[in-house]
Amino acid sequence: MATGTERHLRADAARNAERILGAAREVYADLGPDAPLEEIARRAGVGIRTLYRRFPNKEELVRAALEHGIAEQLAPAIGQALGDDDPKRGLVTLFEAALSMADRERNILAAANNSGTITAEVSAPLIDSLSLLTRRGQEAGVIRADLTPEDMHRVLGMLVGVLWTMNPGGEGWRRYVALVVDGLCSVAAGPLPPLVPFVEPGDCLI
Amino acid sequence: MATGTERHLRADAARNAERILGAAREVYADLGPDAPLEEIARRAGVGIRTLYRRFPNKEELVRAALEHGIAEQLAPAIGQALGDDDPKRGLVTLFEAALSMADRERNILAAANNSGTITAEVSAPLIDSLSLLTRRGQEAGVIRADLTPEDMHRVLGMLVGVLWTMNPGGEGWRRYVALVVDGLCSVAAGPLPPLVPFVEPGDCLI
DNA sequence: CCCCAAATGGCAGTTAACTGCCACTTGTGC
DNA sequence: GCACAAGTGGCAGTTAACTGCCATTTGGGG
Repeated sequence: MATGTERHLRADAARNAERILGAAREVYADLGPDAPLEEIARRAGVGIRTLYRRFPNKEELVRAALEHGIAEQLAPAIGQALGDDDPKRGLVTLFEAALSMADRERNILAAANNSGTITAEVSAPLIDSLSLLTRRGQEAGVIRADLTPEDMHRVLGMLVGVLWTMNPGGEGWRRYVALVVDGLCSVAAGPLPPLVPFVEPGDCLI
Repeated sequence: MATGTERHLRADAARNAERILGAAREVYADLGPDAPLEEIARRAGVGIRTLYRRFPNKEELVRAALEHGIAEQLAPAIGQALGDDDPKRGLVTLFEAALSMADRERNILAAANNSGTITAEVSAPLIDSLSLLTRRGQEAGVIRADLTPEDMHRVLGMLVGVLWTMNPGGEGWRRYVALVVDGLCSVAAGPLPPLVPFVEPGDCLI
């Protein structure tokens, strides 16, 4: 939930939002990524109209559902990664935790239009830790100095995309985490082409 | 078009299929990724039913439309890449041509459910060249020996995914091509985790 | 050049993502 | 403990992706 954005949601409304998120995770796990929103509303015990009032569209619901159960799932890995005295190993830990989680929640991810992009936008703590680990790695000289948090953000999104080429529950993605991290650690390589910022929310399309 | 699959399409039917593909590219370019299929049928001068008879669903249409105009757009770059005596530079050329093309056709790509995955499946010549360049690079010792064509295929898909975090028409993706290629070239790095095969068409979901 | 299989397109129907409208209920601040 | 704003849910309507049915047209092999 982007609770920060909404001011004072009435208690019952907040409870309903919680229920909807729980139902969403349940329904997507049970019925796959094409599960109808009506079913989610039904299981949450609310009307479809309430679901739409709380979450403007499917993509936002999915984003919220991800953020909902996932932040906690990731918390231990974040702790472990930040506690590691080898920054590169910490980075790999964090990427792997994120990918593993994304694979477990792949139905929810697949339900959004643009799974790769969405994942990257989810979970500020994840992104923050990623940034911190990157800075540490750079100070230790094991990560390329020209990488920014935004780069890591995008790299995570790219890695999530590779999940769609694999069966669920496997660990094939580890290979690509390793491959990409080796790129991130190529401190001797020449300078990278320029960084351009993320697309702004209102931009793009048409 | 997966012309190889269909046996003897009647002349007029084949002509219509061509028209539909042309109309699709036009319509997606004009109206964005949410353009209705009916509009495509209209511009092609066929009934919606005919469109669906030729292409079982939106995703197949999109895949075909991509393959349609794109193979030629890529042909020159493929030639240049294969002709380059520096295999790494050839590889970068090819990736960049593919990404540049994907960015130009981003509306069509975005119209499919799973743009990252689909791109990787499109255009056998592209994948073949990628494989060839990889082998050459490996023989020259500049590309990691443990990479397979399937890996390159997935890497391409990952790179396409990064487009969704950028405004169209930019060249920000060059940065990530360079970054990933540096990973591909980390010949001194430790061995990668195991490769697992692509998901089979019938697999996954639910 | 004729006949039949192949191809077509209109229409009605289904499902899902939304939206607006509106009467009804229910927290909560005063 | 009341009044009013906040929240709710049903219903009807829209748009788009499909599917089945079927009467009609047409290409091309014999």
